Amino acid sequence: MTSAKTEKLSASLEDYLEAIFNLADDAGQARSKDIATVLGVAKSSVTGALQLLRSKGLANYERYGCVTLTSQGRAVAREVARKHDILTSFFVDVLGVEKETAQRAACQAEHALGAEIIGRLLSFVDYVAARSQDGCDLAGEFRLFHGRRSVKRTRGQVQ
Amino acid sequence: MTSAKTEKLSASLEDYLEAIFNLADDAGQARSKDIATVLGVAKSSVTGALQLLRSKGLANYERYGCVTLTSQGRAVAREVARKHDILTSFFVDVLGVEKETAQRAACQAEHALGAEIIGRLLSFVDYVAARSQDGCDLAGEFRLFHGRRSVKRTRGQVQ
DNA sequence: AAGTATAGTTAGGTACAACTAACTTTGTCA
DNA sequence: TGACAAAGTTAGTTGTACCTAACTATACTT
Repeated sequence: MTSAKTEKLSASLEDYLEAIFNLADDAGQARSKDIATVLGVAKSSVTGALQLLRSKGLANYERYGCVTLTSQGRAVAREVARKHDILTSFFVDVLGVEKETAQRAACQAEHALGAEIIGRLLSFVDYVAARSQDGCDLAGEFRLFHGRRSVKRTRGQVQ
Repeated sequence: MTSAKTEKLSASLEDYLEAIFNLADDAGQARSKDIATVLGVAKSSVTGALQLLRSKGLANYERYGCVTLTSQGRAVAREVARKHDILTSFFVDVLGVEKETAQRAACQAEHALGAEIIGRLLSFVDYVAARSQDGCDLAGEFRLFHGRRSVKRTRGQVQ
């Protein structure tokens, strides 16, 4: 509990944290330009966001310098990334959504769901995996179920 | 396809539409004051939103008059309400979340998830119900599964 | 019908999150 | 080492979504 202002970050700032976290992981460092590319925003938007993150004690950053996260920033980023992964797993491994689509949806939904629901979602993914170990393929069964009914619903429609 | 500007509404405007839709349903009409109460915003914010919705052809509204939705507005509102209901069902009936919590989460997530995932989520809720008919209570089993592991995880912790 | 309470609007302000254009700094390489 | 490209910043603008305070219109009540 260093000095954690738990003021709830905006979805946008959470995205910046997540991007910095992932870039540092993949590329070793987070450059402003790469953050802009990853998030699809202008470079100047990144500068603004970094100033904000610094002011909230979440990022270490100085003009023209490279960016790192503070331990608080890292904790928040890790949590966002965790939500992202759990959602993606659920969408892909349980609902059978295509990976690309799942990723995009997870990006949106990760900011909207709290610890309670995310925790249960993780449990659920694990539950489905455990049942699968026991020879009961819920995900596969569900795909059949969904396939049948969505064929019915869209048959002959323009869509 | 009347003249549908499919310009993707903001989460905020979707909330206004949903509130108007529900108020008209429950109370017979949507008064500005009630919209403000339901959404927890100031009356003046409602006025602004109504002007916007009117300009987008989604609400019929004139100064000091009462508000109705156009057929386009109703279609959008219905879709948002549908997402809300499907999410709530999933949270409550599958994940076993408390209703109040589920509602709040659904309000947030309904704006983040597209047709593909919502469709599958609906299927999934129906799948669980169908399995339950066949005597296989997946939701109940999952609750046990989740209960065991969350007891383990939080045992002895401050939380 | 007057007066007051309630409902609704307007005006003006704040914060956020993005943008473009113009500028500065940094890094590279011939 | 000096010029130039790439990276980063600043300034100024836009649009959204809120707010408060002050105003206006409507509705109720006697």
